Amino acid sequence: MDYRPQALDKKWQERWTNAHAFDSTEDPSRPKYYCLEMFAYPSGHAHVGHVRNYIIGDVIARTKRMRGYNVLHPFGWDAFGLPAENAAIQSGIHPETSTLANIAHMKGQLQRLGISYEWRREFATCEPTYYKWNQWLFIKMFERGLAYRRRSSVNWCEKDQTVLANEQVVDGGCWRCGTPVTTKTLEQWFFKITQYADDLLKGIDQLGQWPDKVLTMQRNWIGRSEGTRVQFGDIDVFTTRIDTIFGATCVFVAPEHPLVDRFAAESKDPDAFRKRVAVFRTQDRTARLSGEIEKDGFFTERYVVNPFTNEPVPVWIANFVLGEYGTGAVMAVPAHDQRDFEFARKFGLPITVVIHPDPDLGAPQGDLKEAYVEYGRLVNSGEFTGLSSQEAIVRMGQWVERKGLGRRAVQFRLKDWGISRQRYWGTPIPMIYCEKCGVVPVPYEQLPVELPKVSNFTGRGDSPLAQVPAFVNVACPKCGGRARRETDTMDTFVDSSWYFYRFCDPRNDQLPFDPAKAKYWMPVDFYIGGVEHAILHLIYSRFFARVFRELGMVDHDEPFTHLLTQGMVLKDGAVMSKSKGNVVDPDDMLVKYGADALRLYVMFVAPPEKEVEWTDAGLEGSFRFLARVWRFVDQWCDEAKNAAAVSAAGLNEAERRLRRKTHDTIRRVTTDVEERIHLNTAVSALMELVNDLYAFGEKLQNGGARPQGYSVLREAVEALVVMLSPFAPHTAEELWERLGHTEGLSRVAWPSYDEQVAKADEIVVPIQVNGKLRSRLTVPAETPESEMRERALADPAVKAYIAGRMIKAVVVAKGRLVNVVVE
RNA sequence: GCGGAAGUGGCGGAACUGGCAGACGCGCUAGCCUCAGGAGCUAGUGGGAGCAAUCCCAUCGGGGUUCAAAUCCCCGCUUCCGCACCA
Repeated sequence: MDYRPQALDKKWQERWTNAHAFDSTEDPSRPKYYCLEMFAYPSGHAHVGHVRNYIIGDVIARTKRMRGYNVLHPFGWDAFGLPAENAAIQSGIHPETSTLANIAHMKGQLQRLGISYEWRREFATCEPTYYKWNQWLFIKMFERGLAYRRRSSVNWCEKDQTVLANEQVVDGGCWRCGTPVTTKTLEQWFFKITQYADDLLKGIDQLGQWPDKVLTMQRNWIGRSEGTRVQFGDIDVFTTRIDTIFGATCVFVAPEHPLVDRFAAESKDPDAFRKRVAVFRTQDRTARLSGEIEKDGFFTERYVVNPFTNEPVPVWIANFVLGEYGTGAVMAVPAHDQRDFEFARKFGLPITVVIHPDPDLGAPQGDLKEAYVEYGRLVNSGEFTGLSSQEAIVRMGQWVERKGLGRRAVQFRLKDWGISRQRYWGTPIPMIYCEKCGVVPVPYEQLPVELPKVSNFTGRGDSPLAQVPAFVNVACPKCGGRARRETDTMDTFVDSSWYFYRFCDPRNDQLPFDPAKAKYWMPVDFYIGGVEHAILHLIYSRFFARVFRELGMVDHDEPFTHLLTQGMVLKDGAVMSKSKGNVVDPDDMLVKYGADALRLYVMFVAPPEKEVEWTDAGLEGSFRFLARVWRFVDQWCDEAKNAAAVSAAGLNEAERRLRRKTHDTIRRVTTDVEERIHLNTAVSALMELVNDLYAFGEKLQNGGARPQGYSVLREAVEALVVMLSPFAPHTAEELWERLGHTEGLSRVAWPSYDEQVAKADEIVVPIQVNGKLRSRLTVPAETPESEMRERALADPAVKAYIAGRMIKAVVVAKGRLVNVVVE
């Protein structure tokens, strides 16, 4: 019977659905396992790069089920977002219509791949029953001061006509479309993620099963730095190098600094001053990032006193000082900071050396070529002269605090998360502005604030919701007077920051989720997704976990225990994308090879976290392997079905060998899938077993058949089919049935292995002379070291090499190798 | 500039705590089977020398540690990724 996978796919997918094979409920008697792939943005069609993620998760989920875990493996849709709305502007098709159609198509794709999702937990974030809880959370956060509104200069994308979070600005452009980002001032809602900056940083230490790369990226993003805040007159300066303060010959403030307006007003020519500031302010992010912008600045006509030297120093406005970081003002130490050095050179500011690499040399002579930025020993620094930088940082910090001139401080690069979006296709922010009462949250019992049906998408800069009077005009919940609703929607990253909690209890209409259910299922044990979410999604989710903890709804710190960032699938050396026209649609592959060959190939081609190049030839190879397994079982299933259970006694050499291979394969596949997550080598181990099975089958045919042999064969084939099932579930189920089993594979226990059987009783030990392989010795596995040594020295090949030379040492690595060291 | 990861046959990749480099697959070669094969089976396949047994060389380059290095350390090169005037 030929291997025809297409019919099997259909048959087993229907059976799984009818049997509710992947449904789960809380069951305290069993260990739980929450396996989650990042839910999908319904862009239209999933290509093989997208589905790699889901296949990896499915292999893990299916294995864990057979290993006895109560597995939660849900899926859903990150359904709000710009592309649907942008498409609506062009095509006139309402975002809801296109989104739901896309979801339907992609769901079908995943089902055709046989991913073992518990579809009854499915939801899309654009459903009012989901985004209601975004609003609920927003109000809870508002009540705790974690959501607040302020006028702020925001990143603005001209093309998408919306605000972007700092995290969404990539290389000075919009993360989505690449349009250079400009700035704009608007009233915006923010989430106070900075309140947890330290906690988010400390939590990283708990994330032992996350890739180092992601942890480093998060650490850098949070960007904690310890330093000192010092008053230079009325200007508050932040520095990490207070040890250089005697060399601070100037103070630089950012063009955005709050004191700048006063400086302008008090200057000789306020208009000219303001004009120059305006030039810097409009040198926006993009200009700053588009390579080396010339350092520029001007003198404010002001002086402040350096608290250490008591000397007046000039205050300059400098375009390279960032308004949003630290205090927006820095002390300039040209001798010990390269930027300050360049600036000082350009404008002729004094350069005073206060740190020296070698204290015995005294102050350096002549012109400096560049700033000396390393730590060293202090010179020309009053009572602190002679201290090391490290000592000075501590002592001078204490001095400043004692004198009341400042304090030691910690700064973070992380900024609060601006969540207002002037777009339609998102969660309405549940706030009302009353002329009398001010900002009033929508009462909980009125949630959700439903997104009204808008049919006209212009893409103009004002919020689309502002064009719907029935939505905007509302009575104030407090006083009943005239009021208007907030017309911005939330950043869609809000939706994805807590969806994994909702999966624990997706139909709850009283709360976002039942804390008891979350306590059972959370944290997510295994989380899989693209590395592009290393910062945004994963840091926001960690923030929300802390918010839920604050609300008393969860008691863990970190929501994701083990994170795997899967590599992308390339075609012709490039990332698959519609615009490049190099996408491979899984459905095309299914028609030709069936779901299992595709699944197996994607798992086999490389370790999950590596990038891979798609090749049709590789897929064919996987198909051939499955057909090979199919033919073997087809040929031997009657013998296997009727064979007695295997017993160790009375096996011949070939039988013992196959049995050893079986148990060793179980050992390898189990650790490869469960511990090392090397799914590619797990597949190779199965391939090796199949190769051995063919060799064994040949022996059976050539007169070696006997009942013990069939028993060993049965053990091997059954183990093979079970272990193959996470990778190729449809084929495995069918073969399992043909082997005489009526119970579906999802209920079958993973095979266990016997160490003793897996271990070879005879081993081949390489014999080296001076580290070079010269011979091999076949010995019983437990041969003692002394005997190994003797036998190695007695080996004829070895003898030839050591003849006439003095033996310096014989190293025996037990069970592994012997190395004879000679002169 | 700072930080992270990686560099192994013609290709994808293996090598678990330092212990036989190249498992497994793709591709290629030969043979068998077949009316036929883009099916299947068997064997071979890092480079070089040799009829052969066998020997020499080989994990980006150069040093080092070790009985033993793809693996550990130092210097350098290359590639990919992240951050980027963060004071």
